[in-house]
Amino acid sequence: MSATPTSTKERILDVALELFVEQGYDKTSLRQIADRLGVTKAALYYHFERKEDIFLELHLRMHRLGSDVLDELDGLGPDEIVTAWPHVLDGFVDQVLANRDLFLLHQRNENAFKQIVDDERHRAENEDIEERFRALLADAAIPLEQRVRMACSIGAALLPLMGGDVFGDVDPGEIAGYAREAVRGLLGGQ
Amino acid sequence: MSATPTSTKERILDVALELFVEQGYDKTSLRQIADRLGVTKAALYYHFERKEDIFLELHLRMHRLGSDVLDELDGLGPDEIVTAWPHVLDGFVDQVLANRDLFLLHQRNENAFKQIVDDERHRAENEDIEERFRALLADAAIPLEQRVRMACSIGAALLPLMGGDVFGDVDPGEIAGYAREAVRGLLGGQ
DNA sequence: GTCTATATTTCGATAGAC
DNA sequence: GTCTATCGAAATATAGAC
Repeated sequence: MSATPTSTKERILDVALELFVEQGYDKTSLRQIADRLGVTKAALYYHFERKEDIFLELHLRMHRLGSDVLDELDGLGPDEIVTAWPHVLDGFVDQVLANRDLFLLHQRNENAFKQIVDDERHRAENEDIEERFRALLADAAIPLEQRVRMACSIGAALLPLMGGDVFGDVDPGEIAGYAREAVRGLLGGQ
Repeated sequence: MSATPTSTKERILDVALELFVEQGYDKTSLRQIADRLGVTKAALYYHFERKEDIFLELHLRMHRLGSDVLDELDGLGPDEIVTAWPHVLDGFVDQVLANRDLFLLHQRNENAFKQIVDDERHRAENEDIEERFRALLADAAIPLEQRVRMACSIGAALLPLMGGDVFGDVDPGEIAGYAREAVRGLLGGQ
């Protein structure tokens, strides 16, 4: 096992993710990131033009996760979406489990993300996942009751997995199992 | 109907709440608050010693709401808590509906709140609601499955009501109605 | 209670040597 | 690719007049 030769750029992103989750994007200075990494502030500017770009790069990681989930629903009709939803949610739980820090980053920095998404560069190239989610929940072809249930199921799946050690020292996988059951109860009971 | 003679302190809090929800606590400067209110920055310092204190005061408003909910469970045994939970959740939905801006404030500024809660003054006097919630979900006397369901139900109730106009131009009360049903499905199906 | 003016600090970002 | 040094902007907070 050779030491993983992670690129500096990657290491910056990892440290930034840590700090953004701990303290928030706004309260984290480039100096803190550089210090924890053992370099100087100026070095960061060789890899990223702006502080915002570090944040944006992390956002794109999450963006890719969300796209995978939503692609499953591409081209489906209203009824088929409702039918496929439980399976989609199950995949969603998997992704939250496997990428908890990324989801924490988003949950704890909602405002910072909102401002980045409303920005020039980003909006131009790729439409945002939140936008696609919105479109899904705004689709009048699906009965409102079903759409609200879909939204509820996301919240139900997300909250218990985001709390850290709220339930004491329990295996996250066990929590996820119970959460899946709960979500099935929510979606199953017509 | 006479114009409500709201005190300046109260008006500062209202304007601050607006801006903190729109832009986030960190990205909102005292200058912006003062401008929207039609006074100068220095005037704010007559009413609040620090910027943080404005935020703290808004946090306490929410704190009181949460305490009302949790007080219902005071002194109950594990089984009784589980039994009472659906009713608690129903009251919770009512409060979210009636105080959406306060809940939005918290949702969009999680990091800022975390730092304030970890602070001297605040921790000393009154234990935080989040702490009481944590204690509830960590209570080993309640089966883990039930506790996860409780957490899920909070997420399920919260998410659809926080999205703004995600569902199009629909009455929030109608959304809340469907959300209550969904939560019942989640909690009812053993 | 609100103002003008200013002190103080911190941060993002750049220039240029190595 | 990383460093030292510094600029310029913006923010919190204070002092003191009215």
